[in-house]
This record gives sequence, structure tokens and C-alpha cells, in this order.
Amino acid sequence: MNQKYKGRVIFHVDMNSFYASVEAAYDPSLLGKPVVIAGNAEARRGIIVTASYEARAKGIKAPMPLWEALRKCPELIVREPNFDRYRAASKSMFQLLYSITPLVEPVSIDEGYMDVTDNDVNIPPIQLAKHIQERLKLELNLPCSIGIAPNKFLAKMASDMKKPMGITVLRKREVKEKLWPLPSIEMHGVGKKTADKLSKFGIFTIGEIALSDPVFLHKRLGIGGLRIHERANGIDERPVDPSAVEEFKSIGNSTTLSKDVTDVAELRKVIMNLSDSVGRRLRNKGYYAGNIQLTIRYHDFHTITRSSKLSNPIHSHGDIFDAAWRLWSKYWSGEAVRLLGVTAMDLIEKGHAHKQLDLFSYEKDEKEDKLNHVVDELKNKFGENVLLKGTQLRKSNDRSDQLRDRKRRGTSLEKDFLRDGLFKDDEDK
DNA sequence: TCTGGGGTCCTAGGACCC
DNA sequence: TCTGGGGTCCTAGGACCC
Repeated sequence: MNQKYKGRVIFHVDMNSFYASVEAAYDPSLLGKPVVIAGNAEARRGIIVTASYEARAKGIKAPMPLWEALRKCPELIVREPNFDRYRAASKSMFQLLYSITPLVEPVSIDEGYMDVTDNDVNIPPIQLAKHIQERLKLELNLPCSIGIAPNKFLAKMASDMKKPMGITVLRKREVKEKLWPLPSIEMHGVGKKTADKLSKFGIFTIGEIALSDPVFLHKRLGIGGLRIHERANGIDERPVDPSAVEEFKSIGNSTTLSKDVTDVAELRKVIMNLSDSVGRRLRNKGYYAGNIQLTIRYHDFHTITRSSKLSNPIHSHGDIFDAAWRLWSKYWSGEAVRLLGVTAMDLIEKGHAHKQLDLFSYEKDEKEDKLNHVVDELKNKFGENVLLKGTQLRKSNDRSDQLRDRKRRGTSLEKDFLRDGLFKDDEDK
């Protein structure tokens, strides 16, 4: 039979409790124990980011608050997230997938799609999936589940059906039997809000979505209503797009403060730090921002976002801070703040942006570029969170944590240069 | 004694223009 | 003298995902 009549063969590779598994790969003593990865542990404001299967057995799952998890399981092992480690593991994992086919689309740090319709290896899909799963386990010590289906949506749903270390085939003709009985909230793309709305319409299962009138769903849920109707019927034409991973639409950083804060000087420093790190990430990726957004979450969790278009694209920490600070000065209500965020939007690639800069900005930019370059090198070398005098995020009240951080980052002449050099301009303003 | 941090996509209203 | 209709841009918020 001709290949094209057989349709596509799509894999969804989903790493099992990825962060916890990476930690266990580094520290085998964690294997078989209830482990969670949770941030902001010392302030008790953390949530569970990832729970090992042993922890899940005790009723612990993301995104449960840490205190609640500890109440359920006092012997729980809590680890702070180590993102550099997870990024490295993720890179190895995707390299392994790329060795099978270039048609890999990473979706997040721990999952991706593969189009293996025309794989060179020329072995049956289930054998190929087993091969990938075994190699990930043997070479990287990381468990995964793989879904095999004729499109991305079904592959995604399939990988969820058997965890950990599952391989599940979901054929189109099996949709009715395997997918339709599931509650609508189980469907990728349907969250709590939509599930609640659907239940008010008398729709409770994926099958009932599939059999609903698409015009009705469109009217009530917008374009998303049409989409879930198609998907529930097993239809999804989206290609596996390997280039999607490189295109950023926004780059932002935010931080929840260890306590609610009203002190403007302190909040200003936080905004400065966020601007600094957003700027550095922007420059590392070769982008300029045409729009800066400030996020303020107040003590009562009420959250506002304020943004403004810029006349010239920017990427220096100083310009980003200026834009964010203008928004802050204009819109802060005066209430205690829980979280602050700075996001660069309307991203423009480097070569493109310069055409849009006028001469003055261009010269100013070149000067800042030189300093920024030095700073970037140092930060790349010493890590994202190099301490800047008086500007570090107060994420930790624990003295031993601070000492440990200092030890890890090292004290150095370079750092002194950083302190003196980086924020000189800002202090003048 | 609550709710992280990184994103994407969609919608809706107002301004503005023709 | 009482009010069209369409299109685009900008902004804010919300839903969802991992």
C-alpha cells in the first residue's frame, strides 16, 4: 500500500515527573522515595512543581501548596528546583530524539512531538517507540511515556494514558471507545473554566463535545469551541514544526516576594533586577523589544498588567527599566505588592531593529552594548543570579542559604566591576 | 493560612481613520 | 441636527499549558 494512504505517524514523548526524575538521576538515593520539587520553600509560599510517583501515591500533585503537601506526607523530601540541571537534561533528551529524525518539535522542557511517518530506521512505530524509551532510560536514566497516533492531539492524549514508562497507540477508529468516555476536563485544551461552562450546557464528556453542534460551541466558546469539537472527533491537521521552538513572542521574568511589600525603594530594586535579567535574555537571543509590560500582583492576589508600545525598539537593561518604571509610577495603586513581573513583547530580531533606530538611540545603544556584553559574559559564566550590590531579590531569609549562594557564585573582582559598572547610570537617574 | 514562573493564544473595547 | 460601516491598532484581561 502506498505510504500516503496510511496517514501520518506522530509520537508524543512525555518525560515522567521530569524534574524529580532528573534529581533522582543525579542522586540515586532519591529513587523510590516521595520527592517533590518546590520553589520558595523557606517562605512557605512555594507550590509543588513536580512530584515523584511515590509522592503522587500520597495524594500530592502539582500545583499544590508546599505546606499542604507536607501535611499529607511529613517525611516528604523537598528539593529546590535546579533549572540549569533540567535544561541540560532536556538538551540531552532532545539530542537523542533528533538522532532518530530531524522532525522533532519541542513543546516544553520535557515533552515534544516527532513525525516518524517516513523514518529511515524503517521499523514498526511501536518498536521505534520502545527503542527511544529504552535509550532515554539507559543513557540518561530518565523515564518517559510515548503516545503514538495519526496526529498531534491524539498522540498527546495517548501519552497521558499510561504513566510512567508507557507506550500507547491511539488509532482514529479507537477514539470513540478510548477517548469519548473521558470527562471533558481530561481533554488537552479544556481547563476548569471551560469544563464548568460545558457542564452547564449538559456536556460532560469528550464524546458529548464531539457530538455537540459546532455552531453552538463556536457561539458560546469562540474559536476554541470549534477547535475542541474537531479534536474530540479525532481531527487535528497541525504539522510537526521543528522551527517553532526558535520563535519567541515574548520574554519575561517575574518574582513572588517572600512577603508583601509597600516600600517603593525595595520594589524599585526588584523591577531593576527583573529588567536586568529580561534585557540579558533578550540580548542573548538577539532580540529587541517594541513593547514592555509590567505585571503587579497585589497582596489580595488581584493582578494587573500594564504595557506600552515604544517608539524605538530597545534591549538594554536601562531602557527596559525606564519603560517598566514609567508604568509603575503611573499605575501602582499604593497597595502592598506580592509579585512583580517585567516582560518584553513585540520582539524584533536584531538586524531588523537597527533600521528602526534613529541615530541618537543607535549611538547610545552601541555604548550600552559594550557594557552589556561584559555583563552578559560574566552572567553567563557565573549564572543568572549573580549578586548585584543592593539589588538582589530577597527570595531567601535564610542566612545559610545566602552563604551557600555566595560560595557557589564566588566573590571576585569581576563582581566588583559589575556592581560599580552596571547600575551607575541608574543611580544617577 | 492558600495560590510559582515560564509562556501562547484569544477576546473585547476604545481610538482613530476613511 | 442626532448619527453608517468597516478596518486597524493598541491595551487589558482571561484561559490554558507545562
